[in-house]
Amino acid sequence: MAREKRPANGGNVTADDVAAAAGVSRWTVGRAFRKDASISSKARQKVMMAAESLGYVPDLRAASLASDRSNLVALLIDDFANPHKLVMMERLTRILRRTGWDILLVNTLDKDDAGHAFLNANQRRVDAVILIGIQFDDDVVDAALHARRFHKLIIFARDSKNPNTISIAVDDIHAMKEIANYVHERGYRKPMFLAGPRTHSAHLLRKETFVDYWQQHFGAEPETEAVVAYDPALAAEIVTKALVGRPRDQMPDIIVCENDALAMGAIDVIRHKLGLRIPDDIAVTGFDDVPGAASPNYRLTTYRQPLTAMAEYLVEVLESDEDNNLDRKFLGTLIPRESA
Amino acid sequence: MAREKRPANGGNVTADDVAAAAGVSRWTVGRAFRKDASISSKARQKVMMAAESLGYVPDLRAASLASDRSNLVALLIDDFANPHKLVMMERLTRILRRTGWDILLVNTLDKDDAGHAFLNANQRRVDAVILIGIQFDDDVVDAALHARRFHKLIIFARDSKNPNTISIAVDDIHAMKEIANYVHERGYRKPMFLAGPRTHSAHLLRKETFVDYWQQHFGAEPETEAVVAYDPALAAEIVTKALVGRPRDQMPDIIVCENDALAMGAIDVIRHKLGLRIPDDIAVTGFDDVPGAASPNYRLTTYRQPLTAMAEYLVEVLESDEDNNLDRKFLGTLIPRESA
DNA sequence: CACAATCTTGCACGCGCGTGCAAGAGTAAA
DNA sequence: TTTACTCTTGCACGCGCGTGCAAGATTGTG
Repeated sequence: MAREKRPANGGNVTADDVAAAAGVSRWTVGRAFRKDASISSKARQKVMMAAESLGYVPDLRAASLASDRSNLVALLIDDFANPHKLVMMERLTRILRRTGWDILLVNTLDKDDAGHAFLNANQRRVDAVILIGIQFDDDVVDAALHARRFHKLIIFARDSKNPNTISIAVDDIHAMKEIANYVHERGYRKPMFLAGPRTHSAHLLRKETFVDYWQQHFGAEPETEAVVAYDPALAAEIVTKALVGRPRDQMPDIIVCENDALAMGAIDVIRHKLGLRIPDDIAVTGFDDVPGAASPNYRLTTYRQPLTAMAEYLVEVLESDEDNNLDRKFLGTLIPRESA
Repeated sequence: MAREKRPANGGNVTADDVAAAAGVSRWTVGRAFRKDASISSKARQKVMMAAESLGYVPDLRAASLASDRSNLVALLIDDFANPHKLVMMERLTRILRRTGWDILLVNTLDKDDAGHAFLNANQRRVDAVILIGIQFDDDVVDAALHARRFHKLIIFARDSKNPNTISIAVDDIHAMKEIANYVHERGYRKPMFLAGPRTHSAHLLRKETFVDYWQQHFGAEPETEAVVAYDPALAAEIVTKALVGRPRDQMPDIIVCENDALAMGAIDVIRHKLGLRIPDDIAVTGFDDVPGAASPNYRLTTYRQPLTAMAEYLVEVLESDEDNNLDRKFLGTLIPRESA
């Protein structure tokens, strides 16, 4: 266990040092670290031992510079109020790491600053940009596509109509029909839909699907409300405004929420502001199955997205040479609990 | 608005191209993009206009390679169950970005894989590594420090006794004394402390402080329980196991929790499993003031860390040339609500 | 107007590694 | 053993930019 036998070139071990120690050329060292390379097993072994003892680690900056592939993706997020984002991050970071991709985390909460986010991604020469936010409107996406140096713009867990974009998402239409049927089967007749913010390029189809489907199959058009962000506190406000003081016979019997964050805000209000019981007086459904949806406090009937499968497909997309028709929809699972 | 007037060298605009277009040398282009550089304002203006029209963006990989500063930090996290992490991420990403630092997000949930996380950081030649996880024990930190190529190992929002580490955290001792006094003043006499996991190198002093302080000032030693992760669901289990079936007169009158995640799990159980009222039967305090702590459902009395100040100090640390005595403690704020 | 001090600009060299090709080593068939 | 392959290895060149220095341009002072 020799310690600190770094060469004299400034404390940084390079492939040259390893090559010298292993008695091969620098290029053979490089090959030893690439899994596709053609190299004899003895050579690789010699290299690896030398590398180990010198503490050599390939410099990905230089590799990227020389090869024009960075194995880096930028993850742009503008929604830190929804705990589901944490779940998505966990899944994405784990699966991308496992397949050799690193993640640059970029906060785009400041909407006017989205340009800087892409600039950032460009400067690091990421191979792809992944959007898991919500406020990316057309302007932003267009600007991104115009100025981009990266190869792919992926919208994760959200639908996108922009043809230059790759959308990996749950099938909202299928999901909402399933929820609508469930709601109707359980005997609810006066649903209110609580929606999140609207954008053009990256969209959830949940509200439209639910409203249209309900009307076509079960009669009247459901009442709807919208929240400007997926924030339980904001959802609570909207629900309060909509329901406080309303006569009992005009109350909805269920609130169908675009996601769990909104649903949890709604439940809090129904219980603590309106003093009503869930689901007896008003039922609630969500979407995402966040941790916490299962807590005894919420017992939320919700819909789980297959995040692992989606993330794995994302890797496929990253590694694909195709350029179009990469969009994909996944089927999730309805999780019935006691809230509806 | 000329479109796509990229030069013929492969679609990539370099400083050379801009130099040619602006009628200056490549180095002047470089200077125009560095704020400390000495350059005439006319030259900078010429360069900037040329850069704009060509769509030039400096390549940070090359810059990093040449300068040996990457302006990149790795953010290692192994706790995705606690929504407070989302708040920390938001604050860190925003403030670091504003000061020119990019963030490599690394998931170290798989504990045996922490080595890979550092390898990762090394390969990208990050300038510093920031830990916001919890399970980093001595072995991991030591391994990191041994193999490291980065300059600084920062433990954020957590205390560290390792001298090779920089800890930026709230003053747990001060905080817990404040909480203990508050709890006592409000008339509670039989506190139970609900703690999170223990590690050696990165530690919270909350349990020790509370227990010792309570015993010294107010008499008996408080009962304690521990949870293996900051996960509300796990906290709920532990509290259930500890309290279900216990005679009423042996119940604690308050549960002081190491953080909000645990506190929220406790509240859920107290209300829905034990059927007791909060705070009348059992009160609860938390720590962090996560979004959701203020919801009508929890109304959690808690303690807010000054995350913005901490993140801003983190930037100072990153830009400092000092090597030691960079640790710093911050004072937070007790947020009294209705849960205690 | 001359000279020095200051500001601004240009350049050789190197950062560490990948690409594509050509030479060398090893192996199988004749 | 020879010939024709295949496998393995070495190398010139370039990726895009920063560092440190020296030459040139500019300004101020007497």
